[in-house]
Amino acid sequence: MPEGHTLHRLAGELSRTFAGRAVGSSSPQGRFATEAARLEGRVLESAEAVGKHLFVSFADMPEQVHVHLGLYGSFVVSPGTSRPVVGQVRWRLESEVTADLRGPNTCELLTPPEVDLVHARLGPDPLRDDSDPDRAWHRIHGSSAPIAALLMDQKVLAGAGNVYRAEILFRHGVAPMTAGRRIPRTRWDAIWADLRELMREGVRTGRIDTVRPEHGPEAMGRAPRADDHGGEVYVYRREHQGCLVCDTPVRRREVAGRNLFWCPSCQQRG
DNA sequence: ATTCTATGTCGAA
DNA sequence: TCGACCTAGAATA
Repeated sequence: MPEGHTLHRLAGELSRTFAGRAVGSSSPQGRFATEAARLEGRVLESAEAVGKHLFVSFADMPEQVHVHLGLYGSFVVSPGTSRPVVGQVRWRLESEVTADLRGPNTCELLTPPEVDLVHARLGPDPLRDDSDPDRAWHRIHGSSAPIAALLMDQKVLAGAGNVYRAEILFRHGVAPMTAGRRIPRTRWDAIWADLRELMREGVRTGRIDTVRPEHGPEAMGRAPRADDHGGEVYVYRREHQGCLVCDTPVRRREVAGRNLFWCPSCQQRG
């Protein structure tokens, strides 16, 4: 399930798998049929992620495929070709292996100016080396909106989603409803640096693990077992289990349209 | 069989 | 702020 790390991991996987090869391209479901047919037999050049957006480019073709997985989209690479189609497959890429895209929010062919427009509406992405965290800082520092809302705003910061926002706020002890302008610069610098590392780890492992070693299962005398979202976390969706560190009941509240989780005891500073 | 939920975003009211 | 939308698996009846 997709936050920015999923898309960067996917971009890497698609590049390693398909770049430099002629690909089969189809839309079993039909909703990307015309575009998929135009791509059939072309050489895939690269796959790149910006925030939660994926761009796939082909040799000798200015347009790029723009994919956004939305809440439940997936793009899964499996061995072999001519595999049976299971369920709704919007776009299938084949070349020795098969990559099936299902349930995307967006799958479209964009001209270069249209691609630029997508890039332009995104804030800095902690997973990209060309990102400037100052751009996010200025937005945050000038805003009265809660930091928990700003971290989810893709114009402010591209790539973090509901799990990373809850967990990064926990890791820095920040009360989620603190106004952006009350966040000290030093705190923001630490949050950005931490997000970079956490999300890089997410790209590497394909899951979101945010728990520091000193709070890990062995250190806390718990049985090591991953939660159903695929990693271990401090507060995300733990309202019935309590804070991983102090066991205080985790609070839940909708902020920026999504369920925010936090520990009122561990998270009290700005 | 049905309803619900999910790591997301957009546009209309 | 709300509903719509993309899909699949889990939860509920």
